[in-house]
Amino acid sequence: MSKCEQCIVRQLNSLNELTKDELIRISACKTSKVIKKGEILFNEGEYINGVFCIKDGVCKVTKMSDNGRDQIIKLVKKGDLLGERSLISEEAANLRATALNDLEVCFIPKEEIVKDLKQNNNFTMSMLKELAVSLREADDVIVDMAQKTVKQRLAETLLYLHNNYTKTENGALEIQLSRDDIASIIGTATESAIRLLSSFKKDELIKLKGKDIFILNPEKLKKIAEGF
Amino acid sequence: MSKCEQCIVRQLNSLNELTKDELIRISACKTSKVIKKGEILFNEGEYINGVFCIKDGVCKVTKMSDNGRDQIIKLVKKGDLLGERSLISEEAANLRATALNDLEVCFIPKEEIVKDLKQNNNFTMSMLKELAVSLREADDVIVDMAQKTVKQRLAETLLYLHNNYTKTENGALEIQLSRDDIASIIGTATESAIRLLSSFKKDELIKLKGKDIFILNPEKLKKIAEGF
DNA sequence: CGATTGCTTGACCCCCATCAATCCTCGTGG
DNA sequence: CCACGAGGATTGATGGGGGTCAAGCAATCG
Repeated sequence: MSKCEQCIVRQLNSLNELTKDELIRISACKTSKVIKKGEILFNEGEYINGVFCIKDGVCKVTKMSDNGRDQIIKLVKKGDLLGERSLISEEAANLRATALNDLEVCFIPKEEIVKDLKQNNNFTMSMLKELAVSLREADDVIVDMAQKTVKQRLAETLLYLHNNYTKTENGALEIQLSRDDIASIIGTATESAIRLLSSFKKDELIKLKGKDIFILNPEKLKKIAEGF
Repeated sequence: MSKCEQCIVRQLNSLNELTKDELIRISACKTSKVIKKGEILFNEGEYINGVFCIKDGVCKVTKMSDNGRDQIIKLVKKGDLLGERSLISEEAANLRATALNDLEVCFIPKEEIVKDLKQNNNFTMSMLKELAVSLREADDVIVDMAQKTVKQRLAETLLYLHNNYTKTENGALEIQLSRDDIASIIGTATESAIRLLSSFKKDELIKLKGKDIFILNPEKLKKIAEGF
C-alpha cells in the first residue's frame, strides 16, 4: 500500500496543506480502489462518508435532470478531490461520479478529514479557497448555459479540453468522450452535438478520427465561443 | 451607529459564529451604507476588499455574458453576505450587485474577516459550509439551464420567489422585479418571459397586476417545473 | 458472423430570439 | 391639472436553432 506522504498527486490539492504527522495518520486509514471504465464511483443520493482523491484517470460528474437526461457538471482528473462538497455540507451526494477510463482512487474516511479541518487552519483555508474558485467557475457555466448557443458552448468545451487535458503523441485529446458525453457537457441532444462537430470538421477547426479529436484551430474556436 | 453585537440580521449568516469580542472589534470598524434602488453596490472586476452584510432590501447579482446580456445569478436579501467568495479566493469580483429596492448594507473590511477566519475555526467552518451549499445550488441551476425549457424555468423561478420571499398583505410577492429582471433570471428574451407570464395568467396559475405577482397555484407550477 | 451499441444523416416541426409596432404608466414641467 | 415624453410592457409576425423521430451505417464484442 502506497503512502500519502510520498504521493505526488496530493501536491495538486488541499491535502498538501496537511502536516507530515497528519498525512501519516491519514495514510494509515485510507483505502485504495480501482474503478473500471464505465463503472460508478458513487451515486446521487448516496452518503459517501469521506473524500476521494483521484490518483489516476478521468471521471465524469453528472446530475440527472427532472426530464431524465444526464448533465455533466464537470470532469475530474488526476489530483482532484471528489466528495468534499457533500462532506462539508453534510448532505448526501448531489452528483454521480462515473469513470471515463480505468480509475485509481484513494478513499479517506470523513472523520479523518473533519478532524484535520478542525485542527489545521491552513488546510481549512485551502479547502475554503478551492470551493470559492469552484463557485466562480460554476457561475461562469450558468451564464454560458443560459445565454450562449449550443455552437458556442461546443467551441468552448473543445477549447477547455484542449487547454486542460494532455494529448497523445499524435496530437489527439487523450480523454475519450463519447458523442453522448460531449452532448451532455454542453447540454444538448446527441444529434445536435454530432452535427456541430461535423460542421467544425468541415471548417477545419478540428479533425475527427473515431473517438479521437484533434484541435486544429484554437484561436478560431475561441472566437466562435465568444460569439464571432 | 448600530452595533454588530445587537444586530438581528447577523443571526442569519456565518457571522453568528463570531465571539462577542470579535463582534465588538468588527463593529468598531464596519461602515454602513444606503444604496438607492437601481444603484450598483459593486461591479464585475472590482476588488471589493471586504464583505457586505445585507441589513435590509433585496439585491440582484448578475454577470454579463460575452454576447452582452446580463444574467442574474442569484437574488440576495436581508441577512445574506455578499463578496465572501471573491474575498476568499482573492480574486476580483466576478459578479455585479445592483439594488432592486433601497438597500441597507454594512461593509466589513477584508483584514478583519481574514483575521477571524484564521483564528476562529467555527467561523471558518460555517463559511465553508455556506460555500458548499451554494455550490450545490449552483450545480442545480446548471442542470436546469442546460436541460429545462424556458417555461419550466419560469415556473421554477416563480415557485422559488413564492417559497423564499415574503408577500404583501394582499398576497402579492413583495419583491418587485421588472420583466427584464425575470427574463434575466431564467435566461431568455424579455418578450418570451412576458408571453409565458400571460399564458400562466390565462391558466390561472398566477395573477398579474402591474408589477405585482400573485402565485395562485404553486402545486401546478411545480408540476410544470418538473415537466408535467 | 450475427447482434448489440454507438455514430451519422435526413426530415420535420416547435420553441424561442429577434424586429417592429403599439399601448401603458408614470414622472416632469408648463 | 393636463400634456407630453420616455421607458417599460405587450402583442404580432417571422425565421432559425435545435429537439425529436426514424432509418441507415460503422464498429465492437461475444
